[in-house]
Amino acid sequence: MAERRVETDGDPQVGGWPQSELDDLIGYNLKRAYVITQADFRKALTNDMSGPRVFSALMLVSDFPNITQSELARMLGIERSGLVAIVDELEALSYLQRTTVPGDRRVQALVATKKGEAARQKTLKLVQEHEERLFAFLTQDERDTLIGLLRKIRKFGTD
Amino acid sequence: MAERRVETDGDPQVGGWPQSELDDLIGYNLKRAYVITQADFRKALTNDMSGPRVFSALMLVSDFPNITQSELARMLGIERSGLVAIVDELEALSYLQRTTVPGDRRVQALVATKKGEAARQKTLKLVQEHEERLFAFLTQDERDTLIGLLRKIRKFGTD
DNA sequence: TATTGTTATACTCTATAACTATA
DNA sequence: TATAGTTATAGAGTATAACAATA
Repeated sequence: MAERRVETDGDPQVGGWPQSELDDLIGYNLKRAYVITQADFRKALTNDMSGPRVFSALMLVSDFPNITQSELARMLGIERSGLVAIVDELEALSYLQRTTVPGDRRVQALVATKKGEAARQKTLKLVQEHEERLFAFLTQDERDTLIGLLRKIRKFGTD
Repeated sequence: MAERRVETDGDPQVGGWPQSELDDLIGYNLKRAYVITQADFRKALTNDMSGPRVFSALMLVSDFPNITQSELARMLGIERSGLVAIVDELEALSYLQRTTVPGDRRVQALVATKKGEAARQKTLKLVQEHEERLFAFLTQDERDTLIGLLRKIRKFGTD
C-alpha cells in the first residue's frame, strides 16, 4: 500500500498536509474546497431551484431591478448564451419577468416578481444557515479573511 | 495580516464589494475564484495532458508509487469510475503503467514511468509559474493563509 | 457594423448503477 | 458477500459559433 508521510515540522498547517506538492498549489486546494462546498450547497437547496447558479441569478436580479441579460451574464462571469436557460427556469417558476424596454427593443430587462422576492429571502436564509453549519470550524475572522482573499482573486485574477 | 485596505464605508474589503448579499457568501466567492483559476490553469497546460485532473493524478501516482486506483480516487475525492478515463489517458501517454499485484489479482497498482516522472517535473514547474503569475497580487503570507483555510475546508468540510 | 438575446453544439467534470473477476 | 476495476449513461456547467432582430 502506498503510504508516505511528509514531515510538516512546526508548519502551521492542518491535517498532516502536504502529502504531495499538489497540496501546495492554490488551484488544487481551491478546487477541492469548491467541490465540497458545492456538493453541500446543493443539498441545502431543497427549493424548487435546480442549482446554485439559478439562486445566484435570482439574487442579482432582485438586487439590480431591470438588469439586462448581458449585464447579468457579465456580473456572474458567464456567457450570455449560458444565461438563457437560467432565466428561462426563473421565468417558468414565475420568479421574474422579461420586460421590454422602451427605446431599445433588443433588450429584455429582468424584474423579480413578488413571488421571486419571497423565494430569494427564503432561499438566502437557507443558504446562510447552510454556510453557518458547513463552516462552523472557521472563526468569523477566518471567514472574513477567506472571503477577502477570494474577492481579490475575482478582482485581480480576471485579465 | 499585511492586507491592503480599500475602505468602503468601514468595510475592510476589496474593490467596492459587496454589491449584493451574494458577495458575502463563501460558496459564491469560492466558485468565482475557482472558475478564474481553473480557466487560467488550463491555458498554462500547454502539455499533452488534457486537463488539470490528469495532472493531479500523475502527481499522486508519482508521489505514491504502487497506489491502487481506489486509493487514488479517494485521495482525489472522486469516484473510482471517474478515474478510469484519467488513468487510460496517462497510460496511453506512457506516463504510467498498470501493474498486477501478487496476492490480489483484482488490484491494478499504478506506477509512473520515467517519461511520466519527467512530465511530472516539467508540468509542475509550468503550473507553479502559472500560479506565480496569476496570484502575483497576493503576498506570500496571503497565499499561505489562503491555502491553510482551503485545506481546513477539505479536512473538516467532508462529513 | 455592432449588440441583444437566442439556438445549436460540443466538451469537461462528475455521479450512479450495473457488470466482471476476483476475494 | 464484499471489493477493484470497468462500462454505460446521464446531468450539470461551461464555451464557441452562428443566427435574427434591432441599433
